[in-house]
Amino acid sequence: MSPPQAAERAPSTPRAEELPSRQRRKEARPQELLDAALALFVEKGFAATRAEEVAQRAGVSKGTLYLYYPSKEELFKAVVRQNLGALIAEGQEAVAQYEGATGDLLVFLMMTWWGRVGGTPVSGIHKVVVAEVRNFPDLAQFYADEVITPADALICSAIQRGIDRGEFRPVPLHETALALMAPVIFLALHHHSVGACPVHGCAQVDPAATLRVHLDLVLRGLQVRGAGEGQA
Amino acid sequence: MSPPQAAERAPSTPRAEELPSRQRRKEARPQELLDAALALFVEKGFAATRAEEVAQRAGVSKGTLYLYYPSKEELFKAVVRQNLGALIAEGQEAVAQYEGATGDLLVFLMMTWWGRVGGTPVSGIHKVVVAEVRNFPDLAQFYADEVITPADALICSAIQRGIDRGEFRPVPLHETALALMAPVIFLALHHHSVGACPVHGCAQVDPAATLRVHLDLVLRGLQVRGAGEGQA
Amino acid sequence: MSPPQAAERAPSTPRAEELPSRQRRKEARPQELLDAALALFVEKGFAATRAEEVAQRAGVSKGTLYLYYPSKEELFKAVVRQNLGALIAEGQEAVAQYEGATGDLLVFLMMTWWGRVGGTPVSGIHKVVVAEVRNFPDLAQFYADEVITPADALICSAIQRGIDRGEFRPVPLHETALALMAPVIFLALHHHSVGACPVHGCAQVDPAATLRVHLDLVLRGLQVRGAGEGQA
Amino acid sequence: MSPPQAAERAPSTPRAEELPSRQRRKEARPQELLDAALALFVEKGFAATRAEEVAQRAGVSKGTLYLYYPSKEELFKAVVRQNLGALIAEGQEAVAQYEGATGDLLVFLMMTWWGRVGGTPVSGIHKVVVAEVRNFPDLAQFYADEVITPADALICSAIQRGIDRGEFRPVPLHETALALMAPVIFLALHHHSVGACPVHGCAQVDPAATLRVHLDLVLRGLQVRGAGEGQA
DNA sequence: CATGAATGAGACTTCATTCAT
DNA sequence: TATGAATGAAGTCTCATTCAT
Repeated sequence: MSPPQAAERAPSTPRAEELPSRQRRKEARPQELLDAALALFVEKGFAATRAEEVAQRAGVSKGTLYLYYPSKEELFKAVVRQNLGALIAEGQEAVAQYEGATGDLLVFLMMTWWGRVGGTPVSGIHKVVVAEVRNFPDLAQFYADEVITPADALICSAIQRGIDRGEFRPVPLHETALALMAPVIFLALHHHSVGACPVHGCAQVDPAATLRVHLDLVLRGLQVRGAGEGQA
Repeated sequence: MSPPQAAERAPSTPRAEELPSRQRRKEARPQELLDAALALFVEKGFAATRAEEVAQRAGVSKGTLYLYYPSKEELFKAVVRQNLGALIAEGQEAVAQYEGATGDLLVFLMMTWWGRVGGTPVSGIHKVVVAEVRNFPDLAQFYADEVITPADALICSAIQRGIDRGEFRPVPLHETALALMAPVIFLALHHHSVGACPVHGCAQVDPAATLRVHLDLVLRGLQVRGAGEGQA
Repeated sequence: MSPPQAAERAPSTPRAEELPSRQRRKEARPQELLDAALALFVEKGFAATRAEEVAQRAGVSKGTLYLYYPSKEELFKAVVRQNLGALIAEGQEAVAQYEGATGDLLVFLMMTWWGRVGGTPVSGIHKVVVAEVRNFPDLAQFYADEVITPADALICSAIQRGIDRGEFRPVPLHETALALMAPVIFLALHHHSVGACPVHGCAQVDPAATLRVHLDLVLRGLQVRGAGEGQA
Repeated sequence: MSPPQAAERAPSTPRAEELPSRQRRKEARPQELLDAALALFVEKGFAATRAEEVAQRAGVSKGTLYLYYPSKEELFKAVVRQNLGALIAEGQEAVAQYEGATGDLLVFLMMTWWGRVGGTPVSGIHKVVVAEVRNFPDLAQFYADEVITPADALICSAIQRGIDRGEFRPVPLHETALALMAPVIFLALHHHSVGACPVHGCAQVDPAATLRVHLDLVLRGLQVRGAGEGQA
């Protein structure tokens, strides 16, 4: 509306020193698009997220989105793949290098995960996967390979370490791993669904406190001297 | 709700003497539509399920669906109400009348839930709610009021009973309830998402075994004499 | 909701002396349906009026309406025909039998028409015809034959009477008739459209006052000694 | 609004040198859509006109229409605004600047209106408003504010001018304005309803002649020296 | 490369009409 | 004869995707 800015809208006069070079922006595009898509898919789900919204949030036009991803479905899969791939790697070396008590290792893993991922949009990817795997069957295998199997292996190896070192009583590995992980995943899902809605008269969930109580319970339950054998 | 009608639920076994007169059909319609809607919402999600699909699966035309439910959203709410409303009430009765050890009560509640709901489409409602609740704000309040709050109260009352009777050590109620329920919810979510897809090379989840191990762990952790050291 | 009235709803127990006999009701049906349809067509227009509403207002079911009129279009035409047919007849004998001054005759005709028809739903038929003739071409001829032509003849004959008796100066008959009638029709249309809406800050139209002023103006304009010849 | 663009209004005469580039077309779209909508709304009414028809007549697809107007109702309001908004303003100017006899001013206003609007689709808006305003309550207010009130003010001010200058006898302003305008509106309504249908044996209405006679009558009726007797 | 105007398939919803009871 | 449950064509509006600029 005022004359000066007319020049800014013109696409042919970028000043060299302050605008990110065209090359830089181009390289950053895919990541920006994936980030925008992740946020929106987590918030609204796949179907309710419009392609144009993703583009807007990434600061590009609708057409540009389709320059990088040939369809909304492919964009969705790219989002899932990218975020799931990065998810597991973080924890794996921690187990390999850990020196202390196994109980502490588990506490460290869970707490670190919650702090680094649980409260962030990245954990929302679980919600999206849970909601949509059945509509995108090839994601199932991917999720199994990239998340379930390595996470299971990670936790199982930690539990095995505890048993081997005489810290834990012998327990079925997979089921115990599941019992350990379930509340973590649950908290992430809750955080991005009901937990994100303004609800009156419903006790808010405190993730850190819940994790602490959960670990306290389960670690006591893993102790070798835990007398009384539970009920079958 | 009362035993006799169990037979009516099976949609494929009309007895010869009761030809489906207009009147009979009208009475059965809501249930047939809710069943069809539940199955489809759980399989594909709310947004991806077309109203016409629901009608077709219930054996009626698109228009008939709208004779019974004024919109897809209201249909969804009716599904939630119908399937979860009665559920909580049953559990509350069970807790009130139970006579034995509290640990056994918890085992009973969990196992009954899995048998009655966990393996059925009803538990898939959790998946749908997790996926779509942020797009239906009033559903969030409804779900909090009708499901989360009473379920939490139910479990908390059972834990309190254990503490009062000296069976459990004192623990924070809500967090413990969450730690108890999380794996149950998690199993249901898994069952209706990744668990429903054919996946190779990934250990299948055995719900009953997992629940058993989970309860064993947690109940040991609740025991009064598990004095131990807690976590760092 | 209270027991006694259950009997009233039952269609099989009419008490002979107070309910209209089935025969009576059957005979009254078409008129009841036409009245209901007229009211609704005038209020909401043809397209926005639902067949079921008409039936409800007439106290019958949807199916019954179709027993008497094979389609909504035919119902509409019947409404127009019935109400237009009766409309003109009323005025015609008034002219034939009138004895007094012609100016008074015109005043009498207009005022009587407004009192008897203008303020009632019947005048709304004009609105409906104006709105829909182009979608129901065969009504155009009907309207021309049943309303325009006889109404024009009626007014023209009155004007001619005035000229013949030396009360009015010679004027073109048809155009003068139109100039006389237009405000009457206009008031009826207004009454059933904008005049029926709650509008703030817009002077309400007073039909009687407007008619009085209109007649005063036009009758002065018709006077033989009205000196000065107006502008062409 | 300014003379040069008059040539652009003709939709069928693109000059060879201005090929319809994307940009040019975008600029012309709103006008093309409004013209198409006006024609169809007047012909068939608001409810009976399908959004897709409007788009087709404007030479675009269904979706494009919704790019410019968010709903059929908003499209209708835009049609009313565009076509009637400027109209009143013109009349107000004409009254303010007029120098001659008030009777001539009224003749000028009416004749100009008929020439500029009465015989064109624009005057059909009255028909649509009369037919549908009760179904769109906010449109009623809009129409009252934008059309009825200013038009009434316009005519009243002209009559007042005549009274002030001793040309007219004192008359009630609003009622006289209505009596003046009613035949004009009536002619427009007729022109777009019965007048648009092929009818046999019914005297055709000659708008110009009718207006001339109407004005002649009323202006005589307004003259100060027509002392006469009024009506009983 | 990037844009955003344009498209048209498809979703939800309404309602005139039919027909078994 | 009267009912009202059922149907399905049709309408409004959305949005993923394309393509001229």
